[in-house]
Amino acid sequence: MQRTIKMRLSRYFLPVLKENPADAQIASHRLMLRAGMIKQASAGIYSWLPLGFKVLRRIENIVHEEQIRAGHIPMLMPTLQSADLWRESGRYDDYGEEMLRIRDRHGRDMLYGPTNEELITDIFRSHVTSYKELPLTLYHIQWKFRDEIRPRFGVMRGREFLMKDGYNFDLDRESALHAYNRHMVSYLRTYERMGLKAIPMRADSGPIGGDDTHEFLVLADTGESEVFYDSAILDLSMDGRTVDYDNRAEIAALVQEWTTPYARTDETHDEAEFAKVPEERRRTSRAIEVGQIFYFGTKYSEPMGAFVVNEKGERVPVHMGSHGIGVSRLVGAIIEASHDERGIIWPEGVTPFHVGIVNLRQGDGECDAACEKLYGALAAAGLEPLYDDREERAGAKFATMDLIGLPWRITVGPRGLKSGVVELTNRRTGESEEVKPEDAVEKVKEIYRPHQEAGLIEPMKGRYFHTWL
RNA sequence: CGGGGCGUAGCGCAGUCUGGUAGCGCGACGGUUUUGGGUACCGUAGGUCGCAGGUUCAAAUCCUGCCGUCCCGACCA
Repeated sequence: MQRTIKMRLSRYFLPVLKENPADAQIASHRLMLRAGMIKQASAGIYSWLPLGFKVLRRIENIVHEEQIRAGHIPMLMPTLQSADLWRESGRYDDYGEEMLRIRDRHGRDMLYGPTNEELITDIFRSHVTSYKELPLTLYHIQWKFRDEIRPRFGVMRGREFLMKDGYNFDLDRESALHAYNRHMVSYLRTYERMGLKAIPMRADSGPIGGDDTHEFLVLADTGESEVFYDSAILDLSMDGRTVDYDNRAEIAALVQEWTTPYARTDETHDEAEFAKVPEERRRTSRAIEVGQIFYFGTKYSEPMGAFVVNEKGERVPVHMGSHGIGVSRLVGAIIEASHDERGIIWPEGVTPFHVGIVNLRQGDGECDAACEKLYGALAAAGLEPLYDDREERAGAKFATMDLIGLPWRITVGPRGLKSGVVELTNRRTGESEEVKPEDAVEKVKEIYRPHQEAGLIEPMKGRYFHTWL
């Protein structure tokens, strides 16, 4: 049933660079260029080459899985929007130069969407009129464009970026706050599956507006935000907990747990509050923002006429929130959080290939056969290996594998095969062990089992890409 | 948007000050060699020197304008 297309490095497109590109200043940007993941098209705009595209899709996929798990509904809105809707909300003028404005052949004002509140509200008001259709949370993962004054740091601050943005519609404040909480919990699960420690921090709402908002931040020296937190929050973990997203009390308790320790960005930082944290637990750091959730009540529903009739027959504006995850930025953030001087170290949850197979004596009958057999066994287990079958020396093959960051490597050479073993190496620790080929396969299967199970939602069972959409 | 830097072969750079046949390293390609951490050697191909004007017998080099791009700062998923 499952057809396997063997991924041989000799037939793949992986333009790795031996030298550091001059333009790339931070690790993630440099490594993404060197590992052949992206190519700059213009300032802040990138092509995603096969390896980068694969990681992007893995991340996107986890986001989808966790959103669907939380009961949110995927859809897709266009990148180009009509200016009329934005005039209605009053943001056409507010947004300023950051919005890329375009005029079509009929002279109509269009724009490349920097976000989608207006569009989703328009969809909602056209089709939803009764409280009985609530609660509703719709989301999509789509390219956005913000004409940043100064794009930088590769995909971390691109002008074009891929973002998951979701919008909840609820009858009242309480329901909307449950939606807010539900998003926080689903986000925590999402980041954890990517091998990231992302801390929810009380933040400033910016131009989107609203009262309640949290940003999710990944600690990293190259981050653009300054953050202050109680180190106790680092001990918290979702630890793969399954949650009942309909259980308001359970979700609220989780949010309580994660928002109790002090954690704020510089925008909302309060020295007096911070001083109450025991001194040895007070931390300040740089961090990368990888998501944000908002509750903004009726800010858009009122001016744009998104009303429903409640059980008393009254027309009331719906309570809304919006929530975003920077999908393309996450690729950079994960690398910032996980690399060494040799290259990237992918967390198992997002790695483009699960394991690299390095053939040290290409053309040697025994080595070739052993590699093929390993590939077959791993693929049969639903894993994607990358087989380095190039006519290269060992050093070159190892250097490539280290650079592109596959977390596990199986090395096959004549020396080991003589005693019936291959080498299984952990990219992160550098530790190797000599094991029989079948044991290496078993071990790798075991490592990835939790990640495979985490993704098992009925509509997409056994698939990697979001083909259920 | 203020300040600074850089555009020369696919990548990294020298050459520009002081104008005179466009170079080096890596990579690519063809060989030989080597084979458990980017091997060594021989050979080959590859450039409107960002673009447009100007000065000059002669411009990568000097002058003017433009474009692109990176960094620092203020703003942002």
